[in-house]
Amino acid sequence: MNHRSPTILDVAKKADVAVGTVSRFLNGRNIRKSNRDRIEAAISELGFRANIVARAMKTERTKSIGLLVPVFDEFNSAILSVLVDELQANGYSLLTFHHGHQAKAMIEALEAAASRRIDALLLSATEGIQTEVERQVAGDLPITLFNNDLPEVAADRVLVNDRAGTAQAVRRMVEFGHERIGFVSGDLFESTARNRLDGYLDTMRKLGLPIDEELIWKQDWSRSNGHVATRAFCEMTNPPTAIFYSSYILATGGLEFMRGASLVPGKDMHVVSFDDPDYFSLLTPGITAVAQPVKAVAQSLAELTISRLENDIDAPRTVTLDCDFKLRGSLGLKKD
Amino acid sequence: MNHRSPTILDVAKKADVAVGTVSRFLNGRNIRKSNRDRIEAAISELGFRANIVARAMKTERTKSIGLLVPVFDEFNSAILSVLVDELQANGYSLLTFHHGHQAKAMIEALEAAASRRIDALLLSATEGIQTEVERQVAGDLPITLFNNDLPEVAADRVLVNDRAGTAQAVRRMVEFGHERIGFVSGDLFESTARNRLDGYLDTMRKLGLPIDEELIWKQDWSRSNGHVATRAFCEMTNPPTAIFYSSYILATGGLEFMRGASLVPGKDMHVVSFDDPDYFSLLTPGITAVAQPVKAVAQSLAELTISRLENDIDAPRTVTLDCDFKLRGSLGLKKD
DNA sequence: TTTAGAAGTTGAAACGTTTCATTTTGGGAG
DNA sequence: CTCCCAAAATGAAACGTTTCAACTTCTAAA
Repeated sequence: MNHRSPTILDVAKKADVAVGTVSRFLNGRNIRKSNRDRIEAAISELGFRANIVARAMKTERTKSIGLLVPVFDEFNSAILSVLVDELQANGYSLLTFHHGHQAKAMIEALEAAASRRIDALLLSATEGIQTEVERQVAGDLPITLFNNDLPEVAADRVLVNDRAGTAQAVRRMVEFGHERIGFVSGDLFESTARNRLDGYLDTMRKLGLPIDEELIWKQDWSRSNGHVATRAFCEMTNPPTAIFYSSYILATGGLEFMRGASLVPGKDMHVVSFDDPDYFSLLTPGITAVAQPVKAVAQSLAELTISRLENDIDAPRTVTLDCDFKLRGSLGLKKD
Repeated sequence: MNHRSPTILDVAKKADVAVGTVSRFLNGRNIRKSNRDRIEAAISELGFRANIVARAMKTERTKSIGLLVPVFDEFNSAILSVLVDELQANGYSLLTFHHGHQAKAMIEALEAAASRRIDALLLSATEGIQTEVERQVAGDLPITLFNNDLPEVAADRVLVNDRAGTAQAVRRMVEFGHERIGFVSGDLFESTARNRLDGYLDTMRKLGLPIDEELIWKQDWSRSNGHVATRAFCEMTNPPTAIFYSSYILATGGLEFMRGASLVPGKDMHVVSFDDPDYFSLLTPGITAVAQPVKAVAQSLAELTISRLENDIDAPRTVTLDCDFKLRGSLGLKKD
């Protein structure tokens, strides 16, 4: 209960050296052997632990990195986990924020993060806050964007090849005999949603299939939207034979509707989803999905950000990662 | 690009007052109207934003709180979300750490968290690190335990009534005609696992049912363990008619096995799980579960911790919350 | 108009590091 | 045994706040 924890000064006194020397030691620079020994002894005797806050004030680096995402869903939580490890290994800690897709909350969170004097920010945002992000970047906060791109922002990026991932899925759906394919989009303010839609449109065109505007449902990312869209599709006089969902949340809403309506995926309606949460493989049948390389995304985020911080890099870099197609029962057996 | 951001001193100069006055203003104390106006003008003109790090160094409060959990699964992510909001609303930020149930990682994370000079730590741990936790508490770090209790540690606690929750589930299972009930436990080093097991044993005894040691599977919390346990139970010559899983991870492993063996929950084997992740209600049939009050847990965590920090409370407090039983198809229809 | 007390202001000191110009040390070459 | 030089040590200044004792200004009662 000895109040006032020991400082570098106490250590210096006890080891009979100058504070500067202790500081050198703490920062791993060369020290005369005799001094090193005495300092080490003093440190363990006093139970000294360098005050990170004081250090941060002097060096202007807090060694903490912010993570701002819409919600901590399965996808972002997985990213969070990997990130914490990678950052910890490099002496950084992670501060978490979320914005629930709302511009106001996003700006507030951005403010809060910046005023914490974080060294960098990992950001999954929407275009609604483009200007605020630009302000922060200009204010010298390194930002690494992921999931959604914000055009024209000078930042590093870790993106997933949404377009190609969707294209591949659509191609497979067509191979399975589907021509009328419903598409449930996320919020088209987000590049992610736009790219997935483009992947669908491109592929349909390339394969010479007609594009029916009625089969393209454009709303937000919510589960209820997935639910409603699916109902609408299923109740059409000429319904699609398969539906592609732009995210697992949307697909979850869709499955919810089908379950309530006693429709069996892979039989009454064929289903493919972007994102591959754990539970897709537990459903009967399993849900066919475009799996994002979650771990690689998180690792790239850490790598890009840390290398920028430590090596004083200037040019913005972009990492693009490919998705993996997981064929499961919800796409059914190939129609001959 | 104006390097060196403005300080309180710049504001003071521009507003022609003393730094102390600006500080008073920033901390919401009374200020002469004329001064307030000039200070406000200066602040917005300069784009001044108080340096949280310098403040933290002086006040010895970082206004940041650590969260250390085993993994960021659906349960802990939900807690994280609510926490971030509650804390943010009170001016605190959240630093995240995880330990993967491993003592070594746990101690390292605890170290890392403490050396960040967090104001408090929210901790879901195992008894393996009891002494390390005691050391930190003695070192004056307020800790709020949740999920698992560590006996004898002087800390606040937010617990869930595991025993009663399990007891109720078992009672319901018996009402549904089950007498041979398999029990898949988590790691018995954790109070959570012990309490759930006790809830089962108590209830069986109270209802005058025999306890068959063969039906109690004691291992760790892993999904593979749930898988293996379920296989073992199903392959017994006299198998149980229902299985209770001590967590959704274990249940997930069990469902995985059943799916592979083409066993239908609620028909070939009846299933109840502690924890109620989103997807339980999407499966066919839905999985019957003991739902923890996730949101209330997170809110209590925030409330207890903040009130301790702001009001200088001494006696440790415990909040205990009740669970909710969600009856779904996996327990099947009542027999006869 | 005076005056006491409350309310507000002032500015130097302190928080615990790192930095850096200066000084000291030690070891090898001559 | 000197001398020189690189390596290491020194300690004061600085980082941007808050705090607090001393001082000034305001308000309202006499």
